[in-house]
Amino acid sequence: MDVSHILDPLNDAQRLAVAADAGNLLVLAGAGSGKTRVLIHRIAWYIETNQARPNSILSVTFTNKAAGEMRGRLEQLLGYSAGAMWVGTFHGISHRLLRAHWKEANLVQNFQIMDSDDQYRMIRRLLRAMALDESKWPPREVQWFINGQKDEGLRPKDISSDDDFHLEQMVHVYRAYEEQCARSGLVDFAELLLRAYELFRDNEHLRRHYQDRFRHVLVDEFQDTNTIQYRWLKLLNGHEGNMFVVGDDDQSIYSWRGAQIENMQRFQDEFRDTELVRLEQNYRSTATILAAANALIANNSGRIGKELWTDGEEGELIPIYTAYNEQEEARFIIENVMDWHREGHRFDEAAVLYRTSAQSRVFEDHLRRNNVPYRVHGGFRFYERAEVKDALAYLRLSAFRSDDTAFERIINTPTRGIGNRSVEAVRAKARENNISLWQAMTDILENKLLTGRALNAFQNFINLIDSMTLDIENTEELHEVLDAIIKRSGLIAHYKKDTSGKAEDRIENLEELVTAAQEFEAPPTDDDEPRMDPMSEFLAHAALEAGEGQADIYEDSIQLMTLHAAKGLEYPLVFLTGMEEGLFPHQRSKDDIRQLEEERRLCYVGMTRAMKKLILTHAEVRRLYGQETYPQVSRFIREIPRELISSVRFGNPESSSSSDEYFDEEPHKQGLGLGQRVSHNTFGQGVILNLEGSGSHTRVQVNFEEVGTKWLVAAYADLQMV
DNA sequence: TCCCGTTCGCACCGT
DNA sequence: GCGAACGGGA
Repeated sequence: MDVSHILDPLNDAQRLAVAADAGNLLVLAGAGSGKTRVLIHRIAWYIETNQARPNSILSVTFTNKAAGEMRGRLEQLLGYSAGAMWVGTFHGISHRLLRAHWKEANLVQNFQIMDSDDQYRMIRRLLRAMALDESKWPPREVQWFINGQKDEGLRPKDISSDDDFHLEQMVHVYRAYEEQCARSGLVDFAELLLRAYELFRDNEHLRRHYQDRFRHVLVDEFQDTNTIQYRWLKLLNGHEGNMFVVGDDDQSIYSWRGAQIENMQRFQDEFRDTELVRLEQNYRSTATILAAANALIANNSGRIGKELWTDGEEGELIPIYTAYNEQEEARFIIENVMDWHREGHRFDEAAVLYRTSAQSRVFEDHLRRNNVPYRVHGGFRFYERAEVKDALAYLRLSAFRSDDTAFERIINTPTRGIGNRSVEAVRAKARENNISLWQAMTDILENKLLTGRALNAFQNFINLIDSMTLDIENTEELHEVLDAIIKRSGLIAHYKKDTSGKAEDRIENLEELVTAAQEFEAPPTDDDEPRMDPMSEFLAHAALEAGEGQADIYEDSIQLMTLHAAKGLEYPLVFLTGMEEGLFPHQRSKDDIRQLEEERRLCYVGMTRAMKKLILTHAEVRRLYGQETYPQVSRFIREIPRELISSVRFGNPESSSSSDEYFDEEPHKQGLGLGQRVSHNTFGQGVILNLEGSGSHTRVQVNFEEVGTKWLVAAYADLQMV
């Protein structure tokens, strides 16, 4: 078979990876080096050289977007549908396995998936039921703990608390949480992975079966795998497997959600005869941008090591803009993008990146005022919206009475006279008898354990849900079921009352949900897999794929996003904003070398998003949490070789001054000295306690007689010697 | 039940 | 400085 169309478009390193002999291969793929292309061509290579049949291939990614892109590009290259192949996310594939083997995994057949919000609510309810003080046991922390343990593969029985009371309590809640999940037939995200792992670990027959079947396993973004994902892959690999994993240790930015950068090294140590291929040729950025990024990341320790290069153009120097404050920073960026637009470029070629999502507000304000179209990535997703989750909760409860999370959500939404007292009685009954909330409610009704009014309200609720169940049984199409349920639920009338101006949006979203159900196509399955009913398929889809954030993605607009959200994307013009100590690197990462190195990787990710032009900005004064701060320039700016940057200062953007000021270690004291008595227009008189920074960045700490100690930027404070 | 005033705490956010 | 989240009161 002629495979030239697979190998010809590749460079030497890519070809080496794609056409490598079977075995375990680690592809160290730098930013912009064509890693997705390598993955796709590897699969095509397997198939077209008859080394593998589509159904022996498993390709794993982290996001639905990446999985979708992979499938799409693969079908384009192959020229036919890749249906028999398993291409999906870790969670999606785990879910598929658990659906097929629910019995072996000790699940109920119609188990439902909880998203993070559902999980949070369940934990909060649990803490209240256990009468634990929420200020000592914040639900967020408990949730963090439970997910962290699951990511590490630990069940409550695996955790020894060693007389640590706090830990002991945590484990206690963890255990109660597990029981609650089992009782309600619910599975959270981390549980999908852990269960799938345990399924292979404890069931030799199934493990063998899948080891035999998936002879070729490919993994994308390997540096983001957590402990349990790694162990799952290892089980699946068996003894002789062919693993093709692609990753970049320099782009590992998710340790805070369990990713183990060490897995890159472990893979080489623990998987047999692992070969390493480096993809270092970059097809995205200018040589200048790459040189800056290489220099920055070289400050990290323990890297596997690589250096990006390009045979493309040198490119422009990297401007560093010193803004007076964050307002002025926004003004500068917008002016630049307007100029760029006037030169004939599109707005959506420009991206504004920031460390924390709160920073977007200032940019949004300025953009709106200047009537420049923009899009903020991230934020609330479709299936996470309250009204959408309400509607789905009706569907869930109508189908599965044991779903306590759905019950809690809608028992009094819209309000139907079932107040907290009545619900509390139901919760107590459920706890007492170890039954579902629905069952508890029915018991209370039958035994007339509450006042007539409450019982009446219960009866109406039961009638409502029962009628919805009839809808499900008697209606062919899922979207018609949803439509009927939404109408019957009274949610539309309920949200019409919303006075905050969101009423229209909410009702639109409910309508959109019906459309989503109509357009939903169930994912492909194998012949030997039991097919779920369409409703369960749709509910799983809603939980696993939360959908897009903003609807108007087609308008040509400036792209605003956090650095994390920018990973994997590229733009001709990129602004890296807020390059200040305390913001980036973030305050909470500054004192820990591991966290600091992750911040540096984040900066590296940001810089390597830029194709043609990269501009860094920082402010001398920044309002943070309502407080004026005088941050120092980010160390990451100092880590870029000075010959690669040009500096621009607010006030005179035309005259690019020397870049030396960022590197000047010798402080210009401007006549200010320790112990010097000074006077300030607003704060009055005081004594200098401290000096920091250099040149125009000099900051002084002054102990004022009237207002106490303050840090000021000498250049703006206009201090007079006394 | 709902409204509103107070308080709290405040990266990153896929699945 | 702001938004979510809670608690008290009508």
